[in-house]
Amino acid sequence: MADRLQEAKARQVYLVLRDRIVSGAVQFGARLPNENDLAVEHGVSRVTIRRALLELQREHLIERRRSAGTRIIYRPSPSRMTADFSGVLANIASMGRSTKVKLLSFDYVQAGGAAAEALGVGDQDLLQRAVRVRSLDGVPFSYLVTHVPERIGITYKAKDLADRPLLELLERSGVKVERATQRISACLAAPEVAAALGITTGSPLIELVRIVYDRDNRGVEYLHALYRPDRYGFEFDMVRAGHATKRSWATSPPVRKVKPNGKPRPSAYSFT
Amino acid sequence: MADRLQEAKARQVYLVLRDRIVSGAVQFGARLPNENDLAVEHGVSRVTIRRALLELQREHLIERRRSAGTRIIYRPSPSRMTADFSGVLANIASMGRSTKVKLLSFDYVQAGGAAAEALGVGDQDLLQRAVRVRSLDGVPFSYLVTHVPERIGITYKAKDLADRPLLELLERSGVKVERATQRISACLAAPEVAAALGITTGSPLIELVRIVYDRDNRGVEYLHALYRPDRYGFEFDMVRAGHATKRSWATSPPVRKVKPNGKPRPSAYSFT
DNA sequence: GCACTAAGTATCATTTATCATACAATAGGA
DNA sequence: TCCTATTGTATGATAAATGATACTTAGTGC
Repeated sequence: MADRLQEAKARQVYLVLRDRIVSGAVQFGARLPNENDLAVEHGVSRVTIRRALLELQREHLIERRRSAGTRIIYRPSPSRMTADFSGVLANIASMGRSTKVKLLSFDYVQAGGAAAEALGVGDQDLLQRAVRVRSLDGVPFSYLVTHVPERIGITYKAKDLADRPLLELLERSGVKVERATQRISACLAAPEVAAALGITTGSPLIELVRIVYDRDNRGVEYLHALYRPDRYGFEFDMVRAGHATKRSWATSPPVRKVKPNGKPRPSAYSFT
Repeated sequence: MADRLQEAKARQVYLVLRDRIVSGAVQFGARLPNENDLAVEHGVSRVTIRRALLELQREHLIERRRSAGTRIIYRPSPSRMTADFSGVLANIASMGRSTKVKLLSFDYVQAGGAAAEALGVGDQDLLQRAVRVRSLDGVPFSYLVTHVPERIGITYKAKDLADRPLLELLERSGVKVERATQRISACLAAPEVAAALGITTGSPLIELVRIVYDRDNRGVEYLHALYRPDRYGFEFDMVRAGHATKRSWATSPPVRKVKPNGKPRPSAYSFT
């Protein structure tokens, strides 16, 4: 997806409108406000709005006709994936589809920054840093940067990372994974990430930071994950618990359906 | 965090460098190449590089000294607000801080779009639509759009929405809130939202869509919430459960601390 | 102290983006 | 058929971004 639109304001408008469209905020067939109204709304001139609209048209997201206005002709792709909060994708196996991982980089770096702090290692230590992109049916949806303390990282090879979930590698290496903390946020796609995920620089991404601890409360994995929101989302159900003023939400127990006589799922490891 | 940098090329460089810094590719204390080298590397002039560096400096990610060069001084996140997955803010009461709600709009609109579909109402029905902004200590952090079926909406007044959580109003009106589904994603700030949250159009936002159902499985509230990621985030702990290949994650039971002899928290309603 | 390095400051030319404006063309409805 | 709404086209003015260049200032290390 070439980032053709160089003009800063036009590009900004383009990104906002496109986000509304692909996120489903405005649906197929809906009409956009006319160019003048958009210009007022965004505080730019009509010419600039047109630049943005032309780009959307070029990408077949909208259709424009004189006197008839501008309509959405984009239909959201049916293959939008969802994961529960633990990162387990829904229906992955049952839909007969497969995810693939591409290892973009794999090296050992001097500890520092958020990863080092989270893992509780000093400046002298080394961390294994791996960057991976996961795709479903050839379509990339997540960009993953992991840091693992060197002593653990050396127990597996780069190639393993392309084949197996990191968490599985850790446990296979004898790490007693006990708990994790997660934080979900949002950020913009930087050029490098954008290129890897096939999106435009400046697109919104879901950001997940997960720190995994072992039985001794030592950090064993620092995961920084970025997801395309049009391909991936976190979904979960909650039930109302308690009484009166003490009422609160509780998570719905995870639905782990296994066919009565069927095999259990191949793996409960999460597809980050 | 206002994205001030408008200049396209400078911004591009800025994004690349920032990504390197926050992703841990270059660590705390490390030195960046000098301005001339960066200029060559990125194929732009030194002036443009400076723009990018100035912005990074403004955000306290780097420190620049004559003859000494440019160093990374970024340290992992200072305290942002966090909520668990149910939207309950941590430490809100204990920190002696207060959230305030401003009601931006309140009206009844013809059903249509995602809200209508989620609530299972037809085109002829009316929905109550309310737009609110919640602030902590005067600083806005969330933009909330709620749709509620008319029959329920009429049981309370606009003013109530500025005082009490919507969920509480619903239950006070006799609605038997039973469960909810949530989806977390990311999107870009449109001008209206950006203005209300005090950020720049095109900034990334955390997006939450919650559909609340009553005991009879009817949709009673459709919440579309947008959060500033620099002020708010979703955080949750998980524990590893199960054995061998059947291992998976489970949510950590919510920590509901109540001082031994103290009162329970004022309210367990979520601060969305 | 001296040479060197790298950031700080200044200026002006050039290119690019944006705006304001006007008018043309087309479709749809009254 | 005429009126209106909306996109399509064109153009010149203005503002903003970028670049090229030169020079200054403050640390660094010998």
